[in-house]
Amino acid sequence: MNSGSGYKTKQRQAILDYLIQNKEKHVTVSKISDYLESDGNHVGVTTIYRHLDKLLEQGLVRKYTVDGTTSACFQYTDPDGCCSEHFHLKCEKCGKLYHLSCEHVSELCSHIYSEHGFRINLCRTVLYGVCENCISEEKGEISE
Amino acid sequence: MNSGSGYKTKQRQAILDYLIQNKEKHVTVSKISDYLESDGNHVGVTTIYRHLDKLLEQGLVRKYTVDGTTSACFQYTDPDGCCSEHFHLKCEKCGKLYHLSCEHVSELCSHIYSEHGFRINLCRTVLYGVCENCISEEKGEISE
DNA sequence: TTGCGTGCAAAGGTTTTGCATGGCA
DNA sequence: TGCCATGCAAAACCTTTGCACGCAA
Repeated sequence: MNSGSGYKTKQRQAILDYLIQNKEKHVTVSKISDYLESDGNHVGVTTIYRHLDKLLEQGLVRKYTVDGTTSACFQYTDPDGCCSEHFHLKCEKCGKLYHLSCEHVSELCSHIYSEHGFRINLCRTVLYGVCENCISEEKGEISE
Repeated sequence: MNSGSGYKTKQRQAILDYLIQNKEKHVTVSKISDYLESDGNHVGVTTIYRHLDKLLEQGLVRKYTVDGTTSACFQYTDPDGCCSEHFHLKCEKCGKLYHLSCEHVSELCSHIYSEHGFRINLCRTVLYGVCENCISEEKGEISE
């Protein structure tokens, strides 16, 4: 069934490579396009959109929107399926994505399901906030 | 300081009224515009965008994007600040927003802060999933 | 050779900006 | 009266669609 995922083309490979290289943060279509352009591999935006759609269906990328942006953000996610078992923490300052695997999470989920009747979709859910690094940086910026 | 929020105009009031009437769900700019039009109160979309921006700054509305839509969704949020103290559960099926106040939440937040160094922004964070009502409906649709 | 992949151009939406006019205080 | 608010038109974006050509299998 997976053999039907399509041809191996250099465009597809270039897009996937870039996503994997940047798997710790999200990227936009225009960033992908700009990077490939500067790297000497021109790929039309249409193609980028089409590949991202397919990767999304295959569960190989996650899609968000971030405050202050109108364009969608994409981020590579490992295909091992483990991302449906933990929370994702997205730093609002630096954009970095953290995968939070911890028993408190599954505990909370089962609590919410059994007590509040709500089945959480961990794949889609992102907790926003500020990460450790950016918290320390903040403390240095109070002089504003 | 709050006196600088601007004039009281009928456009502003109409937008706010509509948001409050629909506080249990999210609305888009075009929905607001269509409703006001049908209600005999024409308000230009520019004005709607500008008011939503202000309300967002004041923390009186929340802004999301929902899968499969290209337009932003807005939802009124009470100004009493309590929404920074609980999780928000958004049902992916019916779009309803639930406010989850429960000690497990604050427990998880302090755990994540102390153990993982991440400070969660509850105002901005939405847990996606499927609510009780929609789960029961799903069970009736398995015949597809 | 076959059929998917690609990329340009154009269309379709949403959101923002400029500018002249209107209306609250 | 002084400013902010409003709304139209146009611009700026992001994303999708149509279509002819290219290329992997």
